[in-house]
Amino acid sequence: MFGVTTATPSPAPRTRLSPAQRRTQLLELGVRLLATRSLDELSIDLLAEQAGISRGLMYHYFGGKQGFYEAVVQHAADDLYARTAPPDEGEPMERLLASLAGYVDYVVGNHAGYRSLVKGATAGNDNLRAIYDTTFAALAERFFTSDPGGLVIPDTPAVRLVIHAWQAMVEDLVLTWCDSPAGLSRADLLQVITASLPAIVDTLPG
Amino acid sequence: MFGVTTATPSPAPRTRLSPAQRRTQLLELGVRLLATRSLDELSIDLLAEQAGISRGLMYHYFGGKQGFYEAVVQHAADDLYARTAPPDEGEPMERLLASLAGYVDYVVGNHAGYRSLVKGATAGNDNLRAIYDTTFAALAERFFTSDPGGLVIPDTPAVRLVIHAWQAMVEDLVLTWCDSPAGLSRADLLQVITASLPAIVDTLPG
DNA sequence: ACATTCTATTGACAGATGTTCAATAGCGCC
DNA sequence: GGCGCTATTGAACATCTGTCAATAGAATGT
Repeated sequence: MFGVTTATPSPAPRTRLSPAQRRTQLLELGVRLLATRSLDELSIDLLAEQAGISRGLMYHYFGGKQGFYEAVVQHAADDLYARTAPPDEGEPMERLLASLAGYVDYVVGNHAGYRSLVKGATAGNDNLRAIYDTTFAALAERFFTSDPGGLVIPDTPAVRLVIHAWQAMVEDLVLTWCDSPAGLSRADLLQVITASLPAIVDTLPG
Repeated sequence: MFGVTTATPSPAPRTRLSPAQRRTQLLELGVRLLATRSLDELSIDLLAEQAGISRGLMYHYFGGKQGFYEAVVQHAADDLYARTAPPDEGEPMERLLASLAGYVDYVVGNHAGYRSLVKGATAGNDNLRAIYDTTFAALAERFFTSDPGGLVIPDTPAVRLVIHAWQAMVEDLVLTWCDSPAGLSRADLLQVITASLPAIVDTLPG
């Protein structure tokens, strides 16, 4: 009243959530904010302000900026893994193709966030790289376990090395395609992705 | 004397170098330090201490931490490009293979630094990504200009997209191979690299 | 209804790090 | 041997991360 309550929109009505609610709220906010910023371009101040909480609460939940970033990356990685789960039914090869299509659609639908988090994770500390490596290893595992013994792809160190490289290629391919499709349709893209895997494996000596 | 000149090894005898000398000294020191650290793990304090200069001089030469990092990445990129230059003589295909072998050897010989700077650059701001993109585009250009009209690889947007992805694959392949060769020799690695390029291009529709 | 307990949340403080700039001092030149 | 140019410094400043004892919302029991 009396015109002294200045432009401050809301005097911060302290809202008290359950730890799980607060945690997911902050993680999802983090995914959104980090889609257009790198980690060191995101200050705890901005994050806390956007979340409507104090800086201290961030440290209570995640221990620090680094811990927060790791939690965000892990959160997004789990999301990616779940959303690209192969369907329960169908031929083994069909299920793999469906999973790959799911991956493409996921990346295309979130290319800004996906690019930012993946690049940030691979450039980060040991924990971050471990999250990235584990997730990509889990995705690759589908090629070996989805059809035990029935796949044409043998499980050897050299093949695993090549599949890792193929995954890096697919990641780059989809992200670059988002920026400039180069006249290729989504079906064309999937065609290149699926056909290149055996093509690359075949280049191995022996 | 008199036991008061404490443990300080050298009271910093101010050495005055030419701007070019100082700049390259700092850049090479940066390449070395950043091979085992990420940018935000490297403080200006440490950098200045290792270089034997004051913090202020860093800002005089590079304007700030970010500018320094960009200069280091550009320096390393120029080095990479020069060291992988194809030989002046020989068959076009031979020269490309020699260039690829040069790339492999360069990465193997500096995998720590190469990995750190590449990941840091791709995760960085627009300037850093521009340096990375420009360098990789220049490397790719060799495939189109080294033998004008004589190569079996046509120059279309789709082909450029796929070659970009192939470059990402090669980068991952070599770096992963450094960590665990998976029973493959250097010759095997080069075999996979060279054979995979046409194999991938052939997966394009049409 | 009220008091009590539990804990999610805060705000002020301490420490570290990036950044600026006027002052300093090494080196070539006359 | 003095002078001027400029490479270099060091201290002050600004911003940000991280810490912790104090605070307050909500459930529980009486």
